Amino acid sequence: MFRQSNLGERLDSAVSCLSPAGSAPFAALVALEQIGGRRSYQQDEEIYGELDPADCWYKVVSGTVRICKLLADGRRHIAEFCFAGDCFGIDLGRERLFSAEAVGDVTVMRFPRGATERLIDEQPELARHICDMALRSLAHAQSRMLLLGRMTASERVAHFLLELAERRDARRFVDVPMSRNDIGDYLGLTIETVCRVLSSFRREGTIAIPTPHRIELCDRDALEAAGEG
Amino acid sequence: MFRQSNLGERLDSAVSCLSPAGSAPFAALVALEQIGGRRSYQQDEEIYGELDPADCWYKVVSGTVRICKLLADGRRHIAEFCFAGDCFGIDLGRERLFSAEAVGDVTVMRFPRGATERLIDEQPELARHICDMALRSLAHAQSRMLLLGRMTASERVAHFLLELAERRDARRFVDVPMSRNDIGDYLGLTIETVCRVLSSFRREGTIAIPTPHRIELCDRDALEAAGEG
DNA sequence: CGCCAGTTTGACCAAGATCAACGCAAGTGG
DNA sequence: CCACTTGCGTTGATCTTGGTCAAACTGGCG
Repeated sequence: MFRQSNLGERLDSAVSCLSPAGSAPFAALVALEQIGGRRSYQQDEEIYGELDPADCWYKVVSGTVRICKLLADGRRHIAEFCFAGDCFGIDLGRERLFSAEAVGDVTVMRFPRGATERLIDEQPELARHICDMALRSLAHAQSRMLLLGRMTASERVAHFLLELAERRDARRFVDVPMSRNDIGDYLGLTIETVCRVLSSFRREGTIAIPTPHRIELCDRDALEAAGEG
Repeated sequence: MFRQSNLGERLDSAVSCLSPAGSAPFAALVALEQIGGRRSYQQDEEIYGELDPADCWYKVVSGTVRICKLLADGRRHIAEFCFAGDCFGIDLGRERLFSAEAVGDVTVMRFPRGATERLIDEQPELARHICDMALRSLAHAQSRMLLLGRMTASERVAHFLLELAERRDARRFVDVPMSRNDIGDYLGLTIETVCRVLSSFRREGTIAIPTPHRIELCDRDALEAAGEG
């Protein structure tokens, strides 16, 4: 849900939402890390489900988490993938609207909501940082709405690969922890369409696919052009 | 962008993001209202454009605003409609990523970013309220991603009508300030598809369309069923 | 009255979904 | 070690939804 958190190891990227870049409240962040508990989940294990009480939030230590929703007729939508350093599960309501599942094996930090609230009371600057995360997340959600509402299958897949490369700091070889099915449900496409587009990129020499979960970006310019130019 | 703002006349709906519902910082909000200036725009006038400096944010007093983006090849995407009471233009970056335009004649309050920042410094609880708005907005964005990624044309239009009715507190007659084109760009559909779906709802007796900008919800249950049941 | 912009409807088309088969690598059990 | 299974990924054939193109309709206005 929240990408590129400023809490913890990504302090450097802190940009306050409505204020000029200020100093991060280190003391509060250290305290935050201390109230969190570590937990691990196996492949496809549920971290929380829809309608579960939203009494805590999480930060990914290692692995990949998918935030998703299942419709009555079986259609599935993945709202977000969370990688190491990302926060998720910061919800307004009392209950979860989405579920969170481990894509592979995953380790997370779990922060109780109550303790976080008390910490915010002591360190009000924390609210600004959560605000910042929320606004950053919102900007990401908006570019995803554009993608889902107005882009073709090729554009979506190209964007996905470039986003993946950027978020995982990959220059040429991107590893793809999630299944083709997950990619489809993230991009609003079927698994077959995802495969076909990847194959067509491969035929054109834009990418290579040494294994299904490892993709080489051979021609980044072509990929960027395919992702709308 | 931000719906159902807690600032100003909607104080009653305040729910803090990570804290139990607390009392709103009235003094700060009153101060906020005082730093805002009123401005009016005519039909289709641009309030701000992409790449304009993001040096202020707005609150709709009356009328409807669309937040949108134009792609190079002419495709357009509408991220959000803002009605009276909604805030928009609270962005992280230095420049706008979307533009804001008046759907009809519009009056807004305009708040300079610098003054708001100073106010937040004095009244740190304000950050929590902005955080709350951002999280609420994020939840809305996520349900819109689900709609754009996984729902059929009929489901999208049904959802749209129900959302419009709810946000404008309409029981039976909903007025639709935006054009069919705007609706299409909001739902990721063409204008023709929007028309066709509306006509099919009309033929089935689910709705009536006395004028293109006024729709009667004749059978709410059928509409809710059409919006995924 | 005729023009104009927005809306509606129809005929046709294409992108992507669906259905089905096949490939391939990792287990599993004899 | 090898047959068999299983789960995912890939590819092909066909179909459907919604897009495209075009024409008719509507109400407001000079």
